[in-house]
Amino acid sequence: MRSVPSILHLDMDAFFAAVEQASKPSLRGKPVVVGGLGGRGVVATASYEARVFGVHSAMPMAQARRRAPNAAYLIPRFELYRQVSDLVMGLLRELSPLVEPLSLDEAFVDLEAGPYGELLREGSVEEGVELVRALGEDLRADILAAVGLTASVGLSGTKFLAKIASEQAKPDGLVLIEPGREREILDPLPVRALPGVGPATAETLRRLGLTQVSQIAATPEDELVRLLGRAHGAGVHALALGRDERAVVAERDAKSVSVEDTFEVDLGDRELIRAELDRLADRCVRRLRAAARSGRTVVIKVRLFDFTTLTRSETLLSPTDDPLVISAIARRLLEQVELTGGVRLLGVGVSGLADFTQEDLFAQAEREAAEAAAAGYPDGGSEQDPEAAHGAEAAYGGPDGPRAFHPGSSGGERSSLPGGSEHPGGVGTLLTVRRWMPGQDVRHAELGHGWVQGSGVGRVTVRFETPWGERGPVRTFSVDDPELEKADPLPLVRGSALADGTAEV
DNA sequence: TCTGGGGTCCTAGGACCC
DNA sequence: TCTGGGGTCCTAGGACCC
Repeated sequence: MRSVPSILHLDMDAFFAAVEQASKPSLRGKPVVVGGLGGRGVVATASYEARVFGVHSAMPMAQARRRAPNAAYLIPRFELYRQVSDLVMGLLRELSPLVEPLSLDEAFVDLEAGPYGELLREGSVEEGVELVRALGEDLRADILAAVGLTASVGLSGTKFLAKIASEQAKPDGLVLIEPGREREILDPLPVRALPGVGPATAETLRRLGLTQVSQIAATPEDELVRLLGRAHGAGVHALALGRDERAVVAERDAKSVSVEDTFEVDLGDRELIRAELDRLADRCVRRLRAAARSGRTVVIKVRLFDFTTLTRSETLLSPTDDPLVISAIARRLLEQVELTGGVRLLGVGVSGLADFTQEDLFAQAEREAAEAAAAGYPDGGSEQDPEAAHGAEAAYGGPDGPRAFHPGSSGGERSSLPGGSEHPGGVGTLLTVRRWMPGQDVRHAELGHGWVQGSGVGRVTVRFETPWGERGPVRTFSVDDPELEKADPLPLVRGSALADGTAEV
């Protein structure tokens, strides 16, 4: 382990919720919960005010609403979070080229690989400690200035300890674990603090009376290996001793691309399930192509009514990004699954990614078979025309456009069939033309920028305010008021670089 | 009104090959 | 004229992370 605590871990505080509060002045200081708002949604992030009520990440939204009925419940606005994240990551890269993002709101930085590396290596440990502490505090100040959000920073000589440190720093703080103090920090922690120890492993360890990191550290490695398996046992043991040689790695290539949907109501009709699978395959391919990748293994995921989850996969001889090939394989894999009782979730993924597509004979044959099926051969009475499915999607502005399930949707929304491409009992009946989702940005012809507070019974309530203004007034409209339209998010800090990225769409 | 979505890594068994 | 052994790929499932 290095002598100067020059590995930095940054963690934005309650990121999604904090962005929403920065964005919506009326929500500052109030409980805010961001996540899926449907009947089967879960909490992505709760603001600190909402956590007081016991609301936390991954909690079912219904439970959150019971605990904090007066909180603001908002859908996530990922485009905005990504833009804010890009600005923050940019600040990190000024400290070092070795930046390893873990998610939109979290990253490791190796300060020794940056412009201050020289100083850190040459100076005394004491000077190094003071330098990295100053860099961490400056970073927090820069982030606040650039995007108006607080972040917590951990500093230590290993990734693991830096992450422990940022956890202890939360919210809005900085903790530096000095060399030599590792054991006193680690020993009292619960085993769950070790990365890789989740509910299942913690339970296994608890049955043996191991609940604290100090106890793991005192357990022989081979016993942990016997208990948890080769890699896991050895890994947990090393971390408990504070040993962590993992380097900060920038730019990791994705190894798979996947999309999945949980349905508001379980799907029973096979034809409908096939249509949804086609939509997912299509979305998956779009993501694949946007990343300029192709893949050899197609995998489908099916979660049944009782939450049992299974996967089926098939590997091609060479990579593909052909939607017809991927759809055809996905459908074939689906045929191997017993769907009785209803389907809760469907997913389509591609792994074994390569940068380039190579058309080979096998993929070619697959494509021809798919085209033959699409052309509607006689035995295809139960086959869905993939082009028709794609067409229905395009008619609604793509797969990420608003849609809801007829049976599960609440009152006040208008559903309609897709013009010209409806399938009997198929995707058409599932699409909702227009739906105002709480949290979404809107623009009113006269009143300007605002956001949807709520919608129902043919009405939509909008609060008109901007990130850099005062708390604004609320007005209610008919859901199809022509003066009201969707809008792009506004930058959190006026005049920040964010404005550039939000002008499109 | 229980339990999202997008990932990563590991394990284990069978096929296949040398 | 009994069953080798090791490496690699594929498939399925599970744990974990944010």
